Amino acid sequence: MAHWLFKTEPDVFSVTDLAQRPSQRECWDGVRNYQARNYLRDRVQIDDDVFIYHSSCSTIGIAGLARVSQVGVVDPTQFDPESHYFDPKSMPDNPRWITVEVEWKETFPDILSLSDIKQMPNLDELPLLKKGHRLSIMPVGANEYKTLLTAARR
DNA sequence: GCCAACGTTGGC
DNA sequence: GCCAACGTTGGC
Repeated sequence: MAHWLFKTEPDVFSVTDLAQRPSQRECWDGVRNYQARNYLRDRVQIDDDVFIYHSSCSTIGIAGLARVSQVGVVDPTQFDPESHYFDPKSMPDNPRWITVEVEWKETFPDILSLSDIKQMPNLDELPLLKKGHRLSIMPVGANEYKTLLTAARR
């Protein structure tokens, strides 16, 4: 089973929003980067763990945990002309943007902040900390996952 | 708001 | 395929 980190702007959609969905599930829509899409389409599997990371906000960092509840989901916003994520070049018979659905598992007592993460040892492999890395969907290694989860639950 | 570090677009 | 111009991300 693999582990992931998904970024979201909490002003738009937060881990609290996910927990408050009726089924505590939500389609992870709006990803419009091909490398991130390829992860979502080809690599992310059901029951994988997902750190929910809050970006572009007052407290930046890992806010919660989810699990992948469905894969191969066609992002509906690509066909919605009213949506910010509308993609006129994507054809319904060959959708360009495939994503997954996630289910809330846990909201951490405190956000594990980016500044804290940067001070933790043994996280050199975390893409999040690599210079110039902007992907909103990234893999997290098993060891890094364990380290981060332990720190987040404290 | 700034700006580095990307990714995308489109003319050639 | 090249690459300049432009757009986006995201921490600060």
